[in-house]
Amino acid sequence: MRSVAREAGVSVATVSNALNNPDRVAAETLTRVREVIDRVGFIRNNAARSLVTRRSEGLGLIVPDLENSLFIDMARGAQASGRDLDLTLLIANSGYSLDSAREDPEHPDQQDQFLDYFAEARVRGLLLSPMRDPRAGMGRIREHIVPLVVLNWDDPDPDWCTVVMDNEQVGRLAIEHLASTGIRRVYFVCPDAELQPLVDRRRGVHAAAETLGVTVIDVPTADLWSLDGRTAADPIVENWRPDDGQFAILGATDAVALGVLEALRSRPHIRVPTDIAVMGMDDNHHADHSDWITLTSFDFPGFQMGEQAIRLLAEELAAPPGTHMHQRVVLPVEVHPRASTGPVRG
Amino acid sequence: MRSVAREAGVSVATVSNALNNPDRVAAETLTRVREVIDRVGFIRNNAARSLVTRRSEGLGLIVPDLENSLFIDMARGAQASGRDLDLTLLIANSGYSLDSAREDPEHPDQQDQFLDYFAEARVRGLLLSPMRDPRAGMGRIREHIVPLVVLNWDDPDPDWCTVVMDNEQVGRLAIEHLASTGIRRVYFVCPDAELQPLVDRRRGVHAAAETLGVTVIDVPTADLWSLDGRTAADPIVENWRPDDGQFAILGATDAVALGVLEALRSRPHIRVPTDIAVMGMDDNHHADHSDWITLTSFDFPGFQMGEQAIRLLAEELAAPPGTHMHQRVVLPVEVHPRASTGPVRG
DNA sequence: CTGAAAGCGCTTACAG
DNA sequence: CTGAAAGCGCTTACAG
Repeated sequence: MRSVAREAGVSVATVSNALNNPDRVAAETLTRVREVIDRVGFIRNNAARSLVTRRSEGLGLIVPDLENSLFIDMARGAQASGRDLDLTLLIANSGYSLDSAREDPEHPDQQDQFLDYFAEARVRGLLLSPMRDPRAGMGRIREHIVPLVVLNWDDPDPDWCTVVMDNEQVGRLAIEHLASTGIRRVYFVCPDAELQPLVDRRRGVHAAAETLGVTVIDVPTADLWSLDGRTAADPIVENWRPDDGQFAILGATDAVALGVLEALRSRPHIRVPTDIAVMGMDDNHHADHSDWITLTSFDFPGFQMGEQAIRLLAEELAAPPGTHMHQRVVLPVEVHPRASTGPVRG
Repeated sequence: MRSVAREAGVSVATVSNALNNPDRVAAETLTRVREVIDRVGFIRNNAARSLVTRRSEGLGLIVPDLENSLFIDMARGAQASGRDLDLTLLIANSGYSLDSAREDPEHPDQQDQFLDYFAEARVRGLLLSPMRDPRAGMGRIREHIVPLVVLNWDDPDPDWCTVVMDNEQVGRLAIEHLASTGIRRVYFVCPDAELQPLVDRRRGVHAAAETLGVTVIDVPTADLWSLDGRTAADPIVENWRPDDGQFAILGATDAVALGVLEALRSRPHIRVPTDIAVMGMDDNHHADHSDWITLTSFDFPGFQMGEQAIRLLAEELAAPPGTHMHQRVVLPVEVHPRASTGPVRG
């Protein structure tokens, strides 16, 4: 910047003004400065800039898993509606998995690392979608991360805005959909883990089953991938007999349900869905394509969650200090029927 | 930091050393400083830090489209193998689309905006996956972005490392797969756009068709989404007759092919794949699940592309100044057969 | 409209 | 082992 100033025959203050307050600079000075900037290829150093302005133009988004399209949709929604905020959306993948949670319960993901990073970078705001209680890693940084919007995680007493979908409804709607096709018996293949979304889905499943008189058999798995679904399904379908009557296998995630489908695919004497119907419980386009039968699951409001989160963040950004009230937005889900629970052609 | 120093009864230099060079600080001083840091919740300001160190701990990745799982896979591969680089991977979505390219040919995406951002942030390196010639927006920033690795884009004379897959091979393998099922006539539904991957696939399709004696009928579309596939397929299947003989409709992307499937789904008298086979040409898990028949397409090496890109970047980072030689890595693709081109159960 | 000066919060030789 | 001082590259009152 100093060399630009020298070259243009002005002071650095004037170069700075040409960049940030062009209206305070005489027209000819402005053109001269701009010409030099272009010619020498000057790129402002943002570290210096945000050191003095005490802010950056970055907006952080931390998602737990890029393999699940729910989180991709959040990112897309956030980006789409954040366009006019004039901030740069930086996406970070904390990479949560049950596996890593077992290996290293203290650090099951890189969430705290990214929280620190964004706090140190003094981003203008943060969108956080955690898979575990975010309070632990948040203590020190909370005051540097304002505003904060938490997605897909319900805190009993949050001091931030929240955008969630109703995972209990997911459980309820799954059972209602299966019951509506005449099914009265459901194997519920669900990891035996205390992840908040799973706990809620489980509760919804059992509540609806009670109401509708559907029998639910819990089949716990170690994790939430297709291998777990396959392992869980094998013993269930092993001794299947034509007079068993139709039943369903419900996977707590789409990946689990796809594993169930694999188990059935290798047993051509069992018809899907006539003998056994299969259903997943998320909206994960990114789970491997089934190579065989399309899977009934859900439409989740990931995109809208991203949009709403940006809306709340923009509101807090615009609110006069001390006036912002935290909000909690709950978005609805819908069943998306496909071939694995009924006929769908036409 | 000053208040930490005061509180601990030391100078700011000592606090800084406690953070960055703990071995230069006496053990008891260290514990005292750390205790204060924890107590007051001190978070270092990275802007100040990187202003003096002239570097940041950030690593940028710009992808053109979060809806395509190829780019998600790149990000996952980069993150997985970049873990031990001790950098923070920041993902940015430039949001390219043919649509926006038509609306505003000068700014079809936010690529230049993110390039500027990462240049101003002085990131330690950048991974860039462009959908259009990246040179335009790169002129000024090139010297600030070192190293740079470009993914999925072939420049004739790059001054950076390159990781690509062979899109011409994609075209060839598609035709070879269809021919191997006995098909001799292929409608090739492909946007009439000069996107580099499409140009290469087109070339491969025609080359293989010539070799194998397959007839290819080009069906240009406006864009590369399912709606375009549907629009293109309707007239083809409109007048279908049982004695037409088997043929295939090949979509330039999975989304296009899914649109073709929709057109066929509403015409139950046509059997898929017996009368008409359908195939897509990417590996896009994120295209909407087909609600009907699983789609034959490809396995793309997205994850490995991310891994290789990080490897090249790490090499350049580690190389003594002036010694690095840019490389070009080409990764292979594979056909992934599913129901839409043949029987797959079992 | 323009520029000299102070200062943002750190790190890094360097002297002690 | 510790601290005083300079300085990283900008922005922002403020004086002219």
